[in-house]
Amino acid sequence: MSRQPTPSLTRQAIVRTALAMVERDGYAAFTMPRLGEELGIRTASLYHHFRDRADILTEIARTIVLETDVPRLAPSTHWTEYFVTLAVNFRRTILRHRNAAPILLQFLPRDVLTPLYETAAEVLEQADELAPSSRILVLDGMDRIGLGSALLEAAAAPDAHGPFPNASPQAQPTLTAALERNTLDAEQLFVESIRAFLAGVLAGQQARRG
Amino acid sequence: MSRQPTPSLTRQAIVRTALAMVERDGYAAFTMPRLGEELGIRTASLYHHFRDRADILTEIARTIVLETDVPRLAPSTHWTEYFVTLAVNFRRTILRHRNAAPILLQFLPRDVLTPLYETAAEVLEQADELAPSSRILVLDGMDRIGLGSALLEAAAAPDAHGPFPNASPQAQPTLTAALERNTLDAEQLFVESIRAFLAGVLAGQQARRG
DNA sequence: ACTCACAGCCTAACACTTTTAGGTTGAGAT
DNA sequence: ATCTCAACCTAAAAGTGTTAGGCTGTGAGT
Repeated sequence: MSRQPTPSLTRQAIVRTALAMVERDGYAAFTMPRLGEELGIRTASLYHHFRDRADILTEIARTIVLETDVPRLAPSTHWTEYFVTLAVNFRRTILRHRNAAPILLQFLPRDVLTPLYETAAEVLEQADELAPSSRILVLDGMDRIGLGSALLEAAAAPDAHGPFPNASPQAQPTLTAALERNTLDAEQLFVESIRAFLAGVLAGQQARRG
Repeated sequence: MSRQPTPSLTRQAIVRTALAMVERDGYAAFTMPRLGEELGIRTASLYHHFRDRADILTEIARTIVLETDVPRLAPSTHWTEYFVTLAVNFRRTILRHRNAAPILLQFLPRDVLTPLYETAAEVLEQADELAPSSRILVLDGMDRIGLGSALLEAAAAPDAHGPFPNASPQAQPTLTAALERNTLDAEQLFVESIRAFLAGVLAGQQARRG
């Protein structure tokens, strides 16, 4: 009928609802008519707040990523643990919004994370343990491993709590045997792979530093 | 009008055309009418070959992944280089089909890769350098890092040939400085991060082995 | 107090999507 | 000579994103 006294339908509120829809019903169920319905609004009215559908999806992606809290580096902790914590926080955030994984891959503007990596670069500089020529290797690796592998994990079946859930003892005996020897859950595997990566970079670098 | 003498329109042929469309015009441009047009067929006829749109996309994903060639392990090479080569091959395959990255994330059936990881598990077993309890750490890590980070890279802007292309010297001085010290290109960074990961796992493991 | 711009919704319509139901045709087996 | 059925077809339903343009009441400016 009329205009709300206070603009109850801010961009942020719409994005929140949209994100809730995606989480509840999956990415495919997110459509403009449904979003309008959920908000008690006609479909076309959404275009007053957003340029197009992609605009909403971009905002969803940004919202999710910015939800991650960036750890403060306690003076006593080693810098590698800073990166481990950061990566774990990212992983948890992404897994909290499993169904939005495709949105992140397609619509996340890369510059959202640039300030974060500036901070990370500063951490590396202050720690002064790593040759400057290897810093990008760490930063780029953390980006790809942290984000990329979390996205892949999120896109997998939600009920699979371990890796390789469809390995069959008949067809994949060696893999199955390996799985039986494994004691780590998904998050622990993630953490250990980050640690291994960082340790590996450090080891390769110390040789060249002397 | 009529049926083709030889069934020129096999599932495989349709998928090939579909994949070519995605590569040429992007994922968003892939629609059933356009695919039909490209094949000289009516839209509805596609449903004779595929259950639905997702069925085609799944087949596209499978086709891409299976295009990757799995290296044979030469007796002289260290097992870690087997994994490096495997990961690089995956990365190249995915980057060759950049526009299909979202399809891979959403539609790739996880069990396509299970036989591959059985082979990888056998390589690990035969090398016998790694504690059995760490094998899943390597296999799972290779999966997530290799696939996940390649996907993330593919989804990024195609013209950015280095990492962090939008770091500005004013806003991100430390990151920019790090970028200037870096000498590796995208693929070299990828390779080095894989090597670092594997070296890190091995180092952490040798301590426990004695 | 009166105007006036315009934020925030609306209806209507367009072009396009995926998908289902059911019809035609001709190749190859019985 | 007939029958089956793969491989196409037409037609239509139901839903999608998006644009154009119309109301209406709030709040700022005179």
